[in-house]
Order: sequence, then C-alpha cells, then structure tokens
Amino acid sequence: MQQPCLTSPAKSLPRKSHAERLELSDSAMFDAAVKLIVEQGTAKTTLKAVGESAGYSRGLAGSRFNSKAGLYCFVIRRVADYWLDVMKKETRNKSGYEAIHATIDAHYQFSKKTPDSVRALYILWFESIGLDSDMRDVVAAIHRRRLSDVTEWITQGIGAGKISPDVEARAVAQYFLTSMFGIVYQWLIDPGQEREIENLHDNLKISMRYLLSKSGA
Amino acid sequence: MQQPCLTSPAKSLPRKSHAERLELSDSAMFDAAVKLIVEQGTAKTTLKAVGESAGYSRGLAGSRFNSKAGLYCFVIRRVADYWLDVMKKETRNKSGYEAIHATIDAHYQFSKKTPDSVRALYILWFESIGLDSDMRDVVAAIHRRRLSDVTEWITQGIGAGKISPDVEARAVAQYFLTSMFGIVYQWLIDPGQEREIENLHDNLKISMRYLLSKSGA
DNA sequence: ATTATACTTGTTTGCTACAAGCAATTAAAA
DNA sequence: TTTTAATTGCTTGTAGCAAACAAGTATAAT
Repeated sequence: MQQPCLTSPAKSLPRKSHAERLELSDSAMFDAAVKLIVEQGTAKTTLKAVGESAGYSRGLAGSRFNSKAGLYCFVIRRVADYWLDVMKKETRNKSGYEAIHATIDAHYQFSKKTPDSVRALYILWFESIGLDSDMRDVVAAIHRRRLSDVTEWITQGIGAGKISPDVEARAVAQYFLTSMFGIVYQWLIDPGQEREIENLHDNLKISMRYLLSKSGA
Repeated sequence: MQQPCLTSPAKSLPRKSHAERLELSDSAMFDAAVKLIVEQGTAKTTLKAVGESAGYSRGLAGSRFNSKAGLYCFVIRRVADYWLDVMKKETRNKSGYEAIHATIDAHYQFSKKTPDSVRALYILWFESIGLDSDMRDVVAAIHRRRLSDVTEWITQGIGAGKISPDVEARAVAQYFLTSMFGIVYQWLIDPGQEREIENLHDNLKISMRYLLSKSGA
C-alpha cells in the first residue's frame, strides 16, 4: 500500500543526495527571490519570505546565504553567469561592430525571454551602488569582465582592419556599456514602452557604428 | 553673566519661529541623511541615526517624514529641485545642441561642487527602480520634466533651422538622458576615474552632435 | 488662555542574525 | 553487510534592533 507522498511530490518522492537537495532548494529560493524582488523590491523582500515561499522554513534562506546581501549576491551571480555564457556563444567568431550588434540583440532577447530574472539582476545591480561591500565587489567583477570582452572585440576589429586604429578601444567600450545601462534603466522604469526601448537600441547602434568608423576604414 | 548657550549655540540662541525651526531641522536632517546614505548606503541608514546625528531625538526623522521612503523622497526632491533651477539658468536662451552641451557641463560642475548631494540623489534614484511606489512617482515626475526640457531644446533647434526636421526629438532626447544616467552610474561606482568620466562625456557630446546633425543642415 | 506646531518618549511588531538542535545522507569501521 | 560516526541540509528558538505609530511635552502663534 506504499503510496507516493502527497504533500510535496517533486521534492520528497525518491531518495535525494545532498547535492540534489542543495540544488533543489537553491533553485526554489532563487525563483522565490526573483519573484519577490521584482514584485516588491529589495527593501520589502525578507529572508523569511524567500524561505517560506520556496516551500521551506522561515530560516533556510538566512542559513544558506548568511544575510540579505548574501542572498542578493547569489541571485546576481546566478543570472550574470548565465548571461555571460549566452553572450560568449552569440559573439563567437565575431568582432568589432558585428559583435557589439550581436550583443545588443542578444541582450534584448534575453530580457524578453526571462524578464523577471533580468529585472532582478539589474535592480540589484543598480542598488549595489548604495554600497554593501560584498555586492559591490561581485558587481564590479562582472562589470570588469564585460568591459574587457567589449574592449577585446574592438581591438580585434582594429587588428582585422575593420576599425580605424585611431579609435580608443577602451573608452568606446566603456561608453557602450554605460549606454547599455542607461537603456536597461529606462526599460526597468518603463517596461511597457517597447517602441521606445527599441528606439534607444537603434540610436545606440547608430552611435556605436559612428564612433567605430571615425576617421577609419 | 548671561552667556550664550554652549550646548547647541546655533540652534537655541534666540527665539525661533516655527518656520525657522522647521527649516533648521529639515536642513540638519538633510545633511545627516546625505552623509549617512553616501557613507553606508540606504539599507544601513536608519531614521534613528538621521535624527540623532542631526542633533535631535531618535524619533524626529520618523515623525517628520513618516517613513524611510518619506525621508528619501524629501532628499530626492531637495536635490533635484535645486538641479532643475541650475539647469534652467544655464540653458536660458539656448537651444539645440548648444543647450545639451551646456547641460552636460553644468551637470559635471554640479557633481564636482557638491558630490555628496549628487551621489545621494542618484543612489536613491537608482534604488527607486526596486519600487517603493512613492519614490518611484517622485523620480518619474522629475524624469518626465527633464525629458520634456530636452525635447523642447531639440524642437526649438529644429524650429531655428539648426537641426534637421528629420530628427526625432523625443527619441533623441530620451537617448541623451539615458546616456547621462549611464555616465552617472559609472561615476558612482568609480568616483576616482575622472579621466574616464570625461571621456564618457566627450563621447556623448560626439554622439549627440552626430545624432542631431543626421541628414540635417 | 487656548490652540497649533515642533519635537520627544513609550510601545508594538516584525526582521535579521545567530545559536542550538534535528533529520537525512554519506563515509568509515566492524 | 551492518553498525557507527561524521557531515550536511534544514528547522526552531532567541536576542537585538529598527520602523511605525500612539501618546505626551514644550515652544510658538492667536
């Protein structure tokens, strides 16, 4: 008469290894955190609520991540790592303006496909300015990595003769990322205005093509 | 032998009207809030600390602003209103690219003159994304006002024949503000890198001049 | 003197952070 | 294999603190 447990089937049906349990609860809490952050912001999101709405106890989130900042670092890393992977694939064998163009489009797709994750990422990203040392460091590291990627595309473009050697790769790369943040900011405060967001992307493409063609090939 | 009170001279020497007391405590709490926000971020800033480090009681900040969000709205308004005034003066009798150029420079000066106020403003500004309805509305209102100003400059520039009528005033204005935010973001996370910030401003000027000259006069 | 306004103090509620404990899995010993 | 010990995931208990609000005091306005 052995029946499968009815209370939480997916979670407790078979025997689970520690690694499996960990990944399961991590995922559940990630989802819960993203949902809560997007719905009510970080200030009103509580560790208690994350644990409970993930289907666990009041204290699990705190126990796992030690602090709110710890949880938020976890969320940032989880989304950013995924994004860095996607970007790597999308720009494989590309350089110069071509790679930048591909990134803009990929980013746009990413934020259409899983808007909540992306929103949560950038909400946390922007909040990390109001420094909580840990988060700042995590964000800064990701930013540095992105910057070096973009700079690399531009210098490769210069090497391939597609872009004038006069272009200051790092400065333009910085400008690109900076503008992207501006656009993301706009998207966050006005999620509905798809037309406007596309306009911003278009103007960024125009500006980038121009900046990369200055006194060039 | 009547001596001036030694404990808090500036505050209690003569008889103060209610309006004066209010302005005095508002200013003191504004300064305290800015300092605390810049130093430890919004999460660790407490109403208690604001009241006390302004030289008042534990409870004044809460009583005056009702909530943390209320305090932050007050800070945002106080800085933003001042900035809007400055900008109005700086762009008087200017339009088109000229006005935008002036704004970029004025903003740069503003953030060099009172960096803490500006930092606090934008820390709060960016955090308002992770919505606390009140703050979002305050920020959105300021943003709309800025956008309409910039759009106006561009349409005036078109009217004056300085800019091509093909230019989509609002879209370009949006792009401008958006890029400015990106730059501010960069400044916030890397306050030291003056050279880079100036580069970003330069590249923005270049982009704007280009966008405003497209198929134009 | 009375009312209104700035400001303070007392209290409730809820969250974070941490400590201690339970329960399941894994590793080691018999 | 069976038994035992150690590790790890997770839960519960609690201290400390801040937000929010109610009630009170003190100062200025009428």
